[in-house]
Amino acid sequence: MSQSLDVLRGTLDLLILKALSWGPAHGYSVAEWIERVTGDTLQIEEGSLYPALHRLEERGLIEAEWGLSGNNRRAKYYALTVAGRQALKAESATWTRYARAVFAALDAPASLKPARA
Amino acid sequence: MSQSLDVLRGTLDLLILKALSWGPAHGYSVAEWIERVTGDTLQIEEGSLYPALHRLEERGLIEAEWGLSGNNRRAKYYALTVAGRQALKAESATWTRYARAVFAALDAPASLKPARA
DNA sequence: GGTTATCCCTAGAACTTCTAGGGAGCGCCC
DNA sequence: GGGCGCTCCCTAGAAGTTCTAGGGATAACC
Repeated sequence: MSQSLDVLRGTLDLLILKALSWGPAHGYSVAEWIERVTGDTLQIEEGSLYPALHRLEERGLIEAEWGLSGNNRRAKYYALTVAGRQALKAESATWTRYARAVFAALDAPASLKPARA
Repeated sequence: MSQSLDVLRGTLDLLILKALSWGPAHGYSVAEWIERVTGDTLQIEEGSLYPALHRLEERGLIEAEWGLSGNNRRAKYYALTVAGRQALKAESATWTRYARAVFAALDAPASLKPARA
């Protein structure tokens, strides 16, 4: 794993919420999921992942419960709260809007260039 | 103006480079351009803009020259260097790739959800 | 018994952006 | 000629996220 979300800060929380949208999952599997669905384009450091999970929990967007993973390991399962589901919806919309705005800027025609003035 | 790029960190440099891709422009007009082409979705604080310009200059991606604006004000005109033009191309490609990866994650079907294991 | 993979965690550095200021001059209007 | 708004530049410090670089423990496999 190496850095990659540095370029899109503030996106990790959103991706975590999305990963949990189908039901509880533990941190390690969330990271795996992100890497898998993005074709390894986005890679999550554990040093970024766990603090992010703790932040989300503290904000009341997810809830944790200790359990046992399929590999028979102690694992902390996180689940979306009601507020978390709302946040996913809201942040998803915000991100899409901002990302589209950046694309619009990158595709802007010369006719819209900054005023020479 | 209010915050908005907090959500897409690391994007400001890219947008500035893009703004200068048609020729020299001063800081204030770069910010105006970004807000205009994104339909006011992205708004740039001056406290973010000027440090970013100085960073880019220090990295050798842009060059500055004092001049006079169309409004007859003292203004610092920034121009892309050769390295800056390359950086624009590279960072633009990187951003596009990462943004597409996030969209892919947000659109991921349930069949790809994190392993319950 | 050693190795690999899974799973959790933290401290501190690095970096970008925002907040919250400050400053100066031009042009317009009364 | 005084005031006001807009243009244009800048900085210091706070806030926040991510990375680096560790540490730790156990299950499963050879």
